[in-house]
Amino acid sequence: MRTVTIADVARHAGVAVSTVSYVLSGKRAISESTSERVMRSVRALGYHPNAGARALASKRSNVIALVLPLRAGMHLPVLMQFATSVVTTARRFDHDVLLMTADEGPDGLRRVAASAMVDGLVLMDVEIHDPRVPLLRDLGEPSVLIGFPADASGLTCVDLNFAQAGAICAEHLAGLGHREIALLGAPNVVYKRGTAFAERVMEGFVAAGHRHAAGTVAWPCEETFDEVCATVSALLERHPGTSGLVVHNEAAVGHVLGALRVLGRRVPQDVSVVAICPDDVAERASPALTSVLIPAEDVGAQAVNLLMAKLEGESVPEATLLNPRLTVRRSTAAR
Amino acid sequence: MRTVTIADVARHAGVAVSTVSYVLSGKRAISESTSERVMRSVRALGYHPNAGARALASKRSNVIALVLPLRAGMHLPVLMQFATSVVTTARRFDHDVLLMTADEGPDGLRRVAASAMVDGLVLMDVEIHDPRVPLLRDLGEPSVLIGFPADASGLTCVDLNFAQAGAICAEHLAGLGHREIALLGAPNVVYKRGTAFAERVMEGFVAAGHRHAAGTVAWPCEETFDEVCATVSALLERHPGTSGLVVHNEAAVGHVLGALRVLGRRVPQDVSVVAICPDDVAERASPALTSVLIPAEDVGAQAVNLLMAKLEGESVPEATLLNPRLTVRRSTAAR
DNA sequence: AAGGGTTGTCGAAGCGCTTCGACGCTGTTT
DNA sequence: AAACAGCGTCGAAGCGCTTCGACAACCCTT
Repeated sequence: MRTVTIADVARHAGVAVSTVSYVLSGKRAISESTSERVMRSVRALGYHPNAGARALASKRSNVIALVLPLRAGMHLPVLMQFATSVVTTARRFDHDVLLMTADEGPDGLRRVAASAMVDGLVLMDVEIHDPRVPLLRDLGEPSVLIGFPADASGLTCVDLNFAQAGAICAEHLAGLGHREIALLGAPNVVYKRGTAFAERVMEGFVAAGHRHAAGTVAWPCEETFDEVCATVSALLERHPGTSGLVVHNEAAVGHVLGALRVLGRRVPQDVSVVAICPDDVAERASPALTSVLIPAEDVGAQAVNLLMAKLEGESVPEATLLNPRLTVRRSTAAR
Repeated sequence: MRTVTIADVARHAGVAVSTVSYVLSGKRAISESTSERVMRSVRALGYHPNAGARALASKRSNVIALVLPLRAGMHLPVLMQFATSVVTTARRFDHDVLLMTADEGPDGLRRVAASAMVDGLVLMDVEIHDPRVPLLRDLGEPSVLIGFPADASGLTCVDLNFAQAGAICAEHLAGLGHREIALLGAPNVVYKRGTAFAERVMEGFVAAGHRHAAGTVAWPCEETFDEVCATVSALLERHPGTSGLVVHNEAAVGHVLGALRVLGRRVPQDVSVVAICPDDVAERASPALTSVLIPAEDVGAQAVNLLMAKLEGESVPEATLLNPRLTVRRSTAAR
């Protein structure tokens, strides 16, 4: 069963090859009747254009690259959500997605760009001093970053508005009457690495606390149960008036509840808890946690939308921030 | 800056286009001196073959498809590990990876196959009655499945040896002298869905228990803290002699430890616990859990190895089972 | 009735690569 | 000395598609 080519379709429909091409691309006006005859032949023969030939002739591959971060051991479940939403959205624009890891280094990006495999790039989980960024600049390939590097000028970046995520948590707790609130963040190493989002959450949290006249503290938090226990009890000892707790650490959130249980603090009667985490984690906890969601799907979809706009030659904003959403559950209560 | 073509390289090196091609592919003998001159030109000009043209002429795209399951809400962190190991291994064979979700349905697979975008397929997380399998059969595209469908004949499948994972846990506990052991598995819905691996773990666990004269029970286990608590306490009530517990549920593993703490059972003095989960989850728990690892990297890599062998026309085994590995930590002790 | 737009279709020229057959060498065999 | 076999290289023919210019055929204007 030989593969069906555009010539087969043309012959079957009794038209020229170019006519078939124009019917399919819509780049020239074709009469209703011809167009329909061609489409019938396309379906009858089960024709699918050869991607290589198309790319060669049109200089467009209809493929975008999705570049994962180099950092190993990053198995954030959200990454998978990003990825699937990127794929789904790209398909909506009739594009496919080439998956790359950054551990090929600059050469990898150079390779896919130079070989015309892809029309553009989406880089996930960009860090403040991301080595991929300078490369990207002189590659001149259309691209969108998820995350913000230190110098974002001339680039197109999308991200969750992390500062607002921190702020929303503080405001929710302050609104319930809590006057001393605390944030438990990522492990120390994350701040050291310069992962922007972690710091932004803290800043937003602290700023919003000040605005609402609530006392704030923000501590990093390791991820083993024992360390979480120690951190929580030290925190409550140092700041005994703390009645609101924000946890921005997906791995630790379960442990925090365990620690409070061990320390004899009831949630939400003694301490209200807000988590910044996926909904399923929040719902599995006991009590179910009031939480701020990271809208991974939206971020991925928006990144692709922007990239497609760039491919069409439209100009797009340099920065796009997506707003987080707070869901109230059973772990927060008025003081 | 026009893109560099093979003709540019040929001119620069003073040879014919075909000679450059043969140097690069190694498909005909080329003298050492010519070969070196060509390679120098390739580097000097920064030449990268145009992927589309190459695919068109050679009928090989050097791209494989990685197909994710349709099932949404599948947030197994291991999936990302699979994916990255597939990409890394594919690159080792000079192939790239096209990421697809199965929610395009059969047409999606048909499309990439018919358009010659990919040379072969890797399907992740295949279920017992996976709708993608019959399609795959008549597509006739080289493929490898991760997971086992009910009828695997004529296919190539790779997976973790889940039965052995269950067995290893039972043997470890029996070896420590535990005579009544229990398995807490996935939520009920998973067994209903016919996800093979969950059942296999149970079977392996039960069989090994029998072999070692230990009493076994296996219960499904939901994932919220409250339900885990209820399940664990019901289990211990119904089988008071239980001194060994295997948890095959990544989301619940933390809650199980919390539940035991609440119920006043010490780990490992009163109950030994083994988890089937990634190492980082096991290490974060308190006490650190003896665990059986799902070697996601190996599975992905092996899948690609097999696919590449098939693309070379070699014949490969229909079934490949990878062995799990038990790591002893602080949560298991002799009875 | 002649000119001038539109509209719909066609033919052919590539796009950059691989691969096949051809051919001039040099070296070996008769 | 003729015949032959490799070896190393070249030229040219595609691969299946897009796109450009050409050109009938038609409908309006003058």
